[in-house]
Amino acid sequence: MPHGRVKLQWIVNNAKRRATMKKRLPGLVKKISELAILCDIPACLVVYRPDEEQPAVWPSTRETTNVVQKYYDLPESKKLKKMLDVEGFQQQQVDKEKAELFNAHRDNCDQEINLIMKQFIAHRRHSFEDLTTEVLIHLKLKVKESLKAIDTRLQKIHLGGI
Amino acid sequence: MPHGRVKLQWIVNNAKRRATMKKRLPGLVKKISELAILCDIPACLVVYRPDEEQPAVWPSTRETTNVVQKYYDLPESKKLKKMLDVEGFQQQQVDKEKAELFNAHRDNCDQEINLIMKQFIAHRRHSFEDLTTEVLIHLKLKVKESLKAIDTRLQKIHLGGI
DNA sequence: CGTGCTATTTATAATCG
DNA sequence: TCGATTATAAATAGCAC
Repeated sequence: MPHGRVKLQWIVNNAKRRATMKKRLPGLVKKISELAILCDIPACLVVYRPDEEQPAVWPSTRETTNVVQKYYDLPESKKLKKMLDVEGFQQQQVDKEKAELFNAHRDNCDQEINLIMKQFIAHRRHSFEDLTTEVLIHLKLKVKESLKAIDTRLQKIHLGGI
Repeated sequence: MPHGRVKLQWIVNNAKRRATMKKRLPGLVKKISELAILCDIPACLVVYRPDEEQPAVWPSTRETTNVVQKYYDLPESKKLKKMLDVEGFQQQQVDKEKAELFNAHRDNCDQEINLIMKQFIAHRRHSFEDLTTEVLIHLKLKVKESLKAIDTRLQKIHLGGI
């Protein structure tokens, strides 16, 4: 880093830490947006800032939807290929605990399931042990909503009982 | 950028695009990890790479769990304050469609619910209309698992019927 | 506290082997 | 296609207000 070098550890001084956050966050957002644009890939970023209830999120909801939509615009042949391997996803769940940065299991499970569910359970797998009661109740409400929406969709294609 | 400057647009040349991804992704991961360490904040990154089924994810599952745990280590008084405002979260759901980068609604809804659910439904709210059958089936399985885990937890604290 | 400046460190596009 | 090198552009820590 410029001038003095900064050790890669928690900055104790409050003012300096806030300044660092303020300077680096825009840079980080710029980097991910550039990469996503240059290479046309789906990507997302969530950063919680001190004293801010809402995290910094990239990209916006609308942009994310557009990016994800691109997956469904793939030629059917490619989608079909992905559909053939169902067990890959199950296997990934079992191995999730072992998964570390960049040592990913290169199986053929569905990208979209992974994107949605990985982000959903990445933080707590299946325990929920440390959640407060309030969080649990609201979380349950929201999950049930999602389940209902999924069922509705499945019934439309005559697969409601699955 | 060094040598020639690159326009901020999709790199048509395949080799150059792959090279750019290969060079920039590690830099991006380094940036977010540095920010998270220097400022001790929860943050996560998901990047889909071409020809890779598994996205690059930071941080690892274990690290993420540790980071999220810090929220629950807050003094009870602060948690309690957050718990008082329940309607904030509902309101946010209604307004989600409008939410854009950094214009966040600064309400007092629970950080953890937001983190989990925002990432879960950010991409498709409640429609699920454009998901393939295969995705729906597996998604339902996983959502049911989560619901079961939540119920288990609620029953332990005598709130199973909620 | 925040804003702007500047000396440096980083990141990286192009190039080469 | 890939890694190593090099020349530049970007990012940013410390400082001055």
